[in-house]
Amino acid sequence: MSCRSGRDNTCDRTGQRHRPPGRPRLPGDNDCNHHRHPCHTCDYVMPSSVFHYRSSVTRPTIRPTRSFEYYRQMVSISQTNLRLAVGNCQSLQLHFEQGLLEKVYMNIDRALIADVLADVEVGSEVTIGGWIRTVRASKGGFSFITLNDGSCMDCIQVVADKELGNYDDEISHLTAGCSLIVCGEVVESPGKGQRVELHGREVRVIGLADAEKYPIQPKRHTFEFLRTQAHLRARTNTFGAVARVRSAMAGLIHEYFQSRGFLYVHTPVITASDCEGAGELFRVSTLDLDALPRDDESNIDYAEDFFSRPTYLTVSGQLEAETYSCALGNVYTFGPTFRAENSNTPRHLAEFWMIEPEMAFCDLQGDADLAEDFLKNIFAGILNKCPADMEFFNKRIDNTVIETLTHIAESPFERITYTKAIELLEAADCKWQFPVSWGIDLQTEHERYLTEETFKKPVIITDYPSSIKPFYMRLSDDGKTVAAMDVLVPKIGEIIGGAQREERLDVLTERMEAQSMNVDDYWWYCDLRRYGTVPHAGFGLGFERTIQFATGMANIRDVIPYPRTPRSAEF
RNA sequence: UCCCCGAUAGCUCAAUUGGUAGAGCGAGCGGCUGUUAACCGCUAGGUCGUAGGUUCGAGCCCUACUCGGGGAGCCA
Repeated sequence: MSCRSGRDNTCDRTGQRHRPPGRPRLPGDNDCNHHRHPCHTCDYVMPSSVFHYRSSVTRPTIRPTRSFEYYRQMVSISQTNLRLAVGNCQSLQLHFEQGLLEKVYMNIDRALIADVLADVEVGSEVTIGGWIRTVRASKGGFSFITLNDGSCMDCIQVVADKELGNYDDEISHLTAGCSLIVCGEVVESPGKGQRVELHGREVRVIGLADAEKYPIQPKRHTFEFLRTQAHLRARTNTFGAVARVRSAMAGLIHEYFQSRGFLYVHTPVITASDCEGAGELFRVSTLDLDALPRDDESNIDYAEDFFSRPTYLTVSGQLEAETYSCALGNVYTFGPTFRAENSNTPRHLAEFWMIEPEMAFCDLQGDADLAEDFLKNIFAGILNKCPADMEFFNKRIDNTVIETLTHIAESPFERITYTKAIELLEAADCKWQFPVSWGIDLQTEHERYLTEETFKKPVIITDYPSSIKPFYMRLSDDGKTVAAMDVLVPKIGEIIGGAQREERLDVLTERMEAQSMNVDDYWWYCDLRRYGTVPHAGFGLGFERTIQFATGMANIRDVIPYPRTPRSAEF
């Protein structure tokens, strides 16, 4: 058997161990590149798409129990895919023997339910794979199976006739959660609620799910319960939709920046600097916590640690992004961020994703302009890219999301200074729990009033007092405020925090010292101001908060696959 | 971390305020059906979050803890 079979890990040619494509290298792996070469028996070259698609994850394997004729029929269903997969091979039989057709069957020849429901013509033959949502079985006639494969919100209805060979043994016992591969004809549906349905010519049961134990029952579940089943919750309508919107939104964000010439910079996850003083940090260490090395004064000896100094998980890539911005112009980061704060709210995570653009030769106005244009693009884009999922959120989660996103995309954000905001709050007919006066940090109640009551749309507040903002924000000529801006949106509150950076070395070091920081630790950051300094600005956008806002999902733990929060890191 | 609320069947909840546990959904079996949150009947399923305490008696009252939710702070 060839090393390309995927079952035999030893190459019959080189004798080396063959690491399946996609699986990370493990100790003992000695990669064989044989599979990249033309097949020595038939000159076949495996298309790269096949390799990319192969997953290392163990999954059910369809044994080639069918006749060769059967596979040829299967393959004839989609000639395009056949050509892609089989290329210039001389003999289908040969590849069948080598297990290749099995791969075709498992990897490429599967149609997506989204495509079948939307595009595929009545009368076509397709093969789909998915997980059962509901079954309505009949002892007499046939069963209706609704199947979902995650490609879209909707399920396809599979009609399984009792004439099928495995009807009594298998199909009549199917329950929610079972996985199937179904091959059949797309027919017009006489029932309501769908354009087409699939008449199963073969319904192959791949994996069973014990109905007594399977947690995702065909009924309404609370999000609290589904959080305890995070490994299975993607099989529900809501979390499938969240996953699709999240992915689409990540794509939109990259598209936005890439199409405007922003460079994607990968800033480090492990950092030695507590860059903004932005809250508690997670420590990164290889020291033995039960036997910490001590120096002469019995302090912990970090010289013994992996990096020979205290290190942490990043709370922001901003400072590093600034360095690249001051060389390459416009850059952005998009990566994980970690905060060890003991925050227990529906808007906080210990591990979340943040987008941080940074622009050289840019001031606060340019920064705010980008923030507004960016949000409008993303929100308009997601309505355009995920209409069915957004429809679902609007119908089942929050019936204002589509209206709100449309409104945001079309109308300008409100822009006011901090000073003006304070005036508005002081004049408001409200009893504040936290009294309002110039110099205070705005509280949630104040932010919500401005964005939900006064303006009823996103508000950009600029020019905050320097005393409540970090050292790197540019000091204004009045000496009292800094060139900071926050974008506030209804319900979520602060979704973006940004600023024009202090580009004057003397002012910067003065402010660092005023905040009791050790300037020497930031020598490289100060170098930017020492050598060819330039006005620059940027902001940070919470990815999960953006998804929350776009979907209407109330709890941030439900818009990330595996939320990390205090006392909670299951899965 | 602070304040408030909650934890009862696989899930969502109820139990007349201290008298020994019930419904819907889900599941199993049977019936019916081009059905689509299908429908009808029957059946199974619970050390009432954990540990103490009060009481003749605790799901219910008290204390502590654990977990979950909401609000606040910190922030994105």
